[in-house]
Amino acid sequence: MSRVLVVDDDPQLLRALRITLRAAGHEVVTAADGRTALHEAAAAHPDVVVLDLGLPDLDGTEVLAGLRPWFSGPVLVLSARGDSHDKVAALDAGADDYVSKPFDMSELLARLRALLRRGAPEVDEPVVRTAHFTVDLAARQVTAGGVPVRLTPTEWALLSELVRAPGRLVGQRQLLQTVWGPAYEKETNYLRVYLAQLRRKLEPDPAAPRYLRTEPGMGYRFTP
Amino acid sequence: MSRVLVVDDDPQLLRALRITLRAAGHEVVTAADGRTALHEAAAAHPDVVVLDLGLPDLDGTEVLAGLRPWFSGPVLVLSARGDSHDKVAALDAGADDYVSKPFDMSELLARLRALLRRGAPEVDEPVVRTAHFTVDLAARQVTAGGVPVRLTPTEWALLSELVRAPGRLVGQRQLLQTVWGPAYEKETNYLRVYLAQLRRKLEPDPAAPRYLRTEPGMGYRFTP
DNA sequence: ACCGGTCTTGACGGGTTCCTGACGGGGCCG
DNA sequence: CGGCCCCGTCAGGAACCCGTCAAGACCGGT
Repeated sequence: MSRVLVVDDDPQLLRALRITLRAAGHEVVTAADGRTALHEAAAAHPDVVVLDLGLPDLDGTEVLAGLRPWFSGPVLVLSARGDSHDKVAALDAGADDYVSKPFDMSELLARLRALLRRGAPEVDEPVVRTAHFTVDLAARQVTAGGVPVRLTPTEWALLSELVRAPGRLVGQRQLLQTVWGPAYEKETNYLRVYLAQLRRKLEPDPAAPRYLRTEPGMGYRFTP
Repeated sequence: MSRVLVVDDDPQLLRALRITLRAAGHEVVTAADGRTALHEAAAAHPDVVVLDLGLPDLDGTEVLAGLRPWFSGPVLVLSARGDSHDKVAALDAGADDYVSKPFDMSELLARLRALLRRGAPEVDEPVVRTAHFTVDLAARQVTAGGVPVRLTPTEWALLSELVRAPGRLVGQRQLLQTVWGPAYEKETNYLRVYLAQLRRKLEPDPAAPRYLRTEPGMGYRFTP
């Protein structure tokens, strides 16, 4: 039916979840720490992620932050802490639901059903190609002419935001907000500087942009 | 920002929710029983519904059942009962989230943010075609004969306002207000200048407008 | 402490867009 | 027939936006 990635460091709970989810007709992939969670998410392309916040290596919110830039499906967060402050933080970090331990298994399944029902109609094609370069959203890698291109974190954030909406215009306010934060809405300088760098690295002729076009006064557009 | 329909029979809680939601930047519509809830939902077109299960006239699940066939936005259910059986029933009846009373207000707001972030799937067909040009509202792009047409921000704002109401007359006051702001209600000059530019870019014969027609003394009309 | 890479910030020239006023034509009404 | 209102057109200057460059701040690793 659908593929679920379960991330938890408790082997017993992991086992219980695996059995229950499989009985409910799901395909199950598991990870016991944050690093493998991110790796598995990129490799297995799950439809939904169940994420425990208490992991041995990374903080759960870090996993969430690593997931969100490219993973568009729902994320259900599990946590031993029922503090409402934690809930708000996790939800605002990109989680779609938050369940406190101990939880009722049938409720968890119902919440997963509710999340999957809203099913992402978005085709999860995490790799975008043009005649001159390729962007792999999941692997966070860009290649031009077969050669990998080095991008700084900011450059990547900007490019992925544009590439995720192929052909659509992305307003400068939206770009500034998602890449730098809501406080930088007016700093259109940044866009000019970083768009120039991206064009220098990706465009065949940076002076005459073909893929990263600018719409004066409105924003930028990636056209494949 | 977005419109929230709150359904609850407790006037005190209703008041608290109205104040808090409005402070968070939402537009709030309220209903105290199931019948008016269904009526308001149809009339006000809310983006999200907060629904208390304990209503005087109808059972909350009945309201949910009456809502779901046509309302595609998210529904967050409130309930005094924290029983997991109730939760499963409500979620499987079409609810997107379930919060037990008493609840923490900041958590409720965060859950609403999470639901709204998933954005309502736009049922509207955001692309308008004529024999000579095409307007894609979502991508913010206009093409004439397959070739993209460059529009300035003001031109686009004006065109999209007209195209959003195909065949209907749009008053000059409304155009001036939404494009330039409420202070420019009398500057009908602007409309003349920019309509001329749009016609020059889109009409096959700008001197004899076929799509962007003017209704003397009233406003303009886009006829596909 | 040094150093390389990255991010911020400021300034400048060239091009575009916006606003504004003026002019002429056409329809409506007295 | 004449006056008035409304609309379309044009052009010029001011304001704005973009691309570019370069220097300083910041940060992490050595």
